[in-house]
Amino acid sequence: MARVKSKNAGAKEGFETADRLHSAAIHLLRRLRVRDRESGVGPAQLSALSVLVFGGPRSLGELADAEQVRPPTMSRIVAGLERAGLVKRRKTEDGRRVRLEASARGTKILQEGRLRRVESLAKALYALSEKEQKLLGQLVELMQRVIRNL
Amino acid sequence: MARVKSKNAGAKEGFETADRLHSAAIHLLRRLRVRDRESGVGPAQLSALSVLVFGGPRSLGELADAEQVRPPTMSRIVAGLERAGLVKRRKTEDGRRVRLEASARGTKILQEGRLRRVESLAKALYALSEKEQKLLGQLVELMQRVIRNL
DNA sequence: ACAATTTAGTTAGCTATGCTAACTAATCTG
DNA sequence: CAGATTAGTTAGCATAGCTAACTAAATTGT
Repeated sequence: MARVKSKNAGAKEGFETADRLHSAAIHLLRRLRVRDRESGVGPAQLSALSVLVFGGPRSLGELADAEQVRPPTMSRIVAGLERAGLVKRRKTEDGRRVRLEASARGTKILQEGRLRRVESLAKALYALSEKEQKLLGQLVELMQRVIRNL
Repeated sequence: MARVKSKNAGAKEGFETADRLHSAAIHLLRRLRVRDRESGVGPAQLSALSVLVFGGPRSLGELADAEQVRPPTMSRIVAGLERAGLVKRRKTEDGRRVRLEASARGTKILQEGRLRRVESLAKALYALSEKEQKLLGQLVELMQRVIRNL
């Protein structure tokens, strides 16, 4: 039965799973947002900074793409990061483009912030059995694959 | 070995899992945000509305708690929802409290918006095997437990 | 009973983030 | 080298987050 109607059955289940995954992601981040604020750096700035720290230097447009944000938005986010001394702006051969890179202080701030944010999440994880933690690790990979399909 | 040093080993792994889960949640929502905008209702409004639709009527303070937001923030979110005719405000015995409930139109708009948002995610899910989809369902349950521990 | 306190929401004012439209400056193309 | 394209910025708008300070209602303590 399940096999015969697998497409429809899968669609309904898939939709429900998608819905719950979406909701869980929202609530997860909402909880972690509290720790985010301790850094004094806004969430969008923190996220953009992390692209530069972990993904290396790149142009403003590339950063905007990576962050799924419009250029003017990224322009302002970067302005804030520069003002805070967390990002440096360098010239390139192409006079229109800029090369953005995290400063030493930016890298430090980011890692501390990241630590704080993930800390509470990691603590919550320890309440799970070792087996469940392993399972969760595997399932995060699954989630990453789903995201790539988006 | 793993048993003997389970606390430290678990801590390191747990931290990495937490980090990846955090990152996955961010990227998941960033992708879905695009569909969110189609509804014409902001994400905070949509999220608050969904609490009223699926969780039933409640006071402004309760809604603020549910959404992990301060009362003034929720006050403005609700003002927007009222302006759009998606939420009704009723008096209660306690003259200080208000009873907020989704209007028929609010319920309709929410369900349509929710449909749109989850649609792309559900599509990405179908790329997974049936077995993996089941597994992902378990992930969400685990994730929900982790969130409750936060 | 009524003054003081507590509780629920709102208002005001700040910052950060998202957008589009319109601009400047640099590069590329025909 | 004139016109088109590309990279980024500026201006102006809306939403969403916060704290501080306010109003109004209910509760408490004497």
